[in-house]
Amino acid sequence: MNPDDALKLDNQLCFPLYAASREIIKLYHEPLSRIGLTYTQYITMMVLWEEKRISVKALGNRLFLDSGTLTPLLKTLEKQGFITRSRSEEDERVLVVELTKEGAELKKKAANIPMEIGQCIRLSADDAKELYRLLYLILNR
Amino acid sequence: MNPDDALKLDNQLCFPLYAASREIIKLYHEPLSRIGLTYTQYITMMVLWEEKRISVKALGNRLFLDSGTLTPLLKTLEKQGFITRSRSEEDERVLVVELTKEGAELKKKAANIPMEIGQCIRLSADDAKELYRLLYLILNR
DNA sequence: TATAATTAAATTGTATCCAATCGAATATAT
DNA sequence: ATATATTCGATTGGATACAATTTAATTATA
Repeated sequence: MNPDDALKLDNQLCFPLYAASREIIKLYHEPLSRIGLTYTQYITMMVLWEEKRISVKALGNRLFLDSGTLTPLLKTLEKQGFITRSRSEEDERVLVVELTKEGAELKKKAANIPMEIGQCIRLSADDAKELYRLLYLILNR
Repeated sequence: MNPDDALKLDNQLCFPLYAASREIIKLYHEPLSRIGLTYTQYITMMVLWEEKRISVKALGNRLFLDSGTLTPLLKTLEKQGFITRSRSEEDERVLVVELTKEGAELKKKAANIPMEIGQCIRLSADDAKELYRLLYLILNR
């Protein structure tokens, strides 16, 4: 590659990653707004639907987000009644997030969203699998 | 797939896209801060290093961003002296962004950044090419 | 054990992102 | 030509992201 070409947008790998991520998140806007969640709140709930109970630290590790993002987001989810926030008794530094009954029930309303989005993306199963592999190659670097 | 599994974080395609994008953008923070740019400002400048002169609309199409994001960002770049903003004479609705001399010179300072980041990502050339293909498959849907 | 180091969240400040709306300029249709 | 529709950018408001700092709790160490 011509050294000058390295600074062309079309030769970047990060840019299509960044743009594609935002484009897909936009697809989530409509279905998620119907159940009162943003995308970041949605992936947070997704972890809680699996774990029921998790520390902010562990949640941050799962989502690649820190307390600066999670603290206000979790306060909102608490206000909406989907989770509770309480300090661990063994270690007062740790804040434990737990799913409420309403939070658990929200999962039913979200059940058809993955399929709905999947239909918009239109990647072959093979391509999707390959993309998945490459992305986790980056994330687990 | 078990219908219940569709709502597991690890089965999402968007999540690793979103997370990987942010992880890589974090890598840019240090080298970009040395030349006084954020990542979004950097990709904006990248388009201008290619085009010299472009409307906000066309810039938005290239970057998949709208005026809500670009207007304040371009005002900042203008304040920094890297670009000028002026209305088109043929069509007063159109705002034309142009590179200044300082903006053009900034490219030299950015010259080694792509290589620096490339070393951190560590994908084989084949994997990078394949990832690139799949991402543009999504973006051009 | 007293002190230093580490850890987990919270806070602060800055910069996005984007949906929704608005106002001005231009294009189109009758 | 004039009313209507469209287009472009700006604005507003709400929700992230994240670097950097702070606070409180726990752990490690001299």
